Amino acid sequence: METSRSITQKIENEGTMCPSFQALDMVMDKWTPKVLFLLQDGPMHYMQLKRQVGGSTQKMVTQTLRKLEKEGLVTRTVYPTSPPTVEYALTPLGEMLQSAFQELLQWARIYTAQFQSMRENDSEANKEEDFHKN
Amino acid sequence: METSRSITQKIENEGTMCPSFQALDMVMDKWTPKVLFLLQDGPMHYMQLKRQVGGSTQKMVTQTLRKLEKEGLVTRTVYPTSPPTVEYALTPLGEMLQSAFQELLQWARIYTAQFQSMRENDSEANKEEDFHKN
DNA sequence: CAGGATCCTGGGCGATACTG
DNA sequence: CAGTATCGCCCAGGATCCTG
Repeated sequence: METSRSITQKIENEGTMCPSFQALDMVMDKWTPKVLFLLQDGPMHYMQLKRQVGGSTQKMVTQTLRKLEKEGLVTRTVYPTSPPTVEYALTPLGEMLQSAFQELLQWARIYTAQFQSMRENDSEANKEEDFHKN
Repeated sequence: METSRSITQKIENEGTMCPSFQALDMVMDKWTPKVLFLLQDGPMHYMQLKRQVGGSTQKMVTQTLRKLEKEGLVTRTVYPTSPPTVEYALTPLGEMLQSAFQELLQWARIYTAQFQSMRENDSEANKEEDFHKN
């Protein structure tokens, strides 16, 4: 280990040492997972995306898509039709990221299931509710 | 705002999307991945954690740990020694989450490698131009 | 050593209006 | 339809000081 270096402790090793976490931060914003998730089934128009992403605004959807495009994770294809049409699709790199997020999603389902069963165990343990299998 | 328009918003993956992404948002903050990553090799003291997480502050580390504890992803064990000692460790659920993040990390490494090779060898015929300056 | 309490700022994010 | 531009809120997150 290194000794105490400088008082200001400017962290330069973080920037150079862990580029993976940097890349991870790039992609950990609020809407990226949802956009990737929606695009996994194939290309989508902007409107479809905006509608199905749900709970977001036009600004955030566009911003997220632009960022993903710049990062090389989605492609943006403009069709010069009478009403402008833009299609977004995952790149191979984007598909890989989507797969990784899929793991997180899988965990989230398990986690949610755990806590739901925890909350409802004391009132009616054997309630005949619809247990959503996801 | 929920107007009459949003009723038509039928999300086919409704069951999977909403609660899962909520749980995902819970865990998508800045320092959670790094803390989980550090804890994967075994329990750690607060100080070790704070030091090795690098680039964060005491507040954020503590805050992240407290949140993870509340979510049932880490355990907090206090040893009543002469100087107080606190050990943090992953719960099984936390380990699962860590594994999921591992996938993201794996992707991040590939992603980083891609862009490094892109910069070294930018003779990419397929790419149009226009990479900066919009 | 572990972490609580505060103050403060940047920017993530939402809402609205306008364009081609 | 597919954005861009602008304003402003709000809070995640950083810095600093203090305690047991």
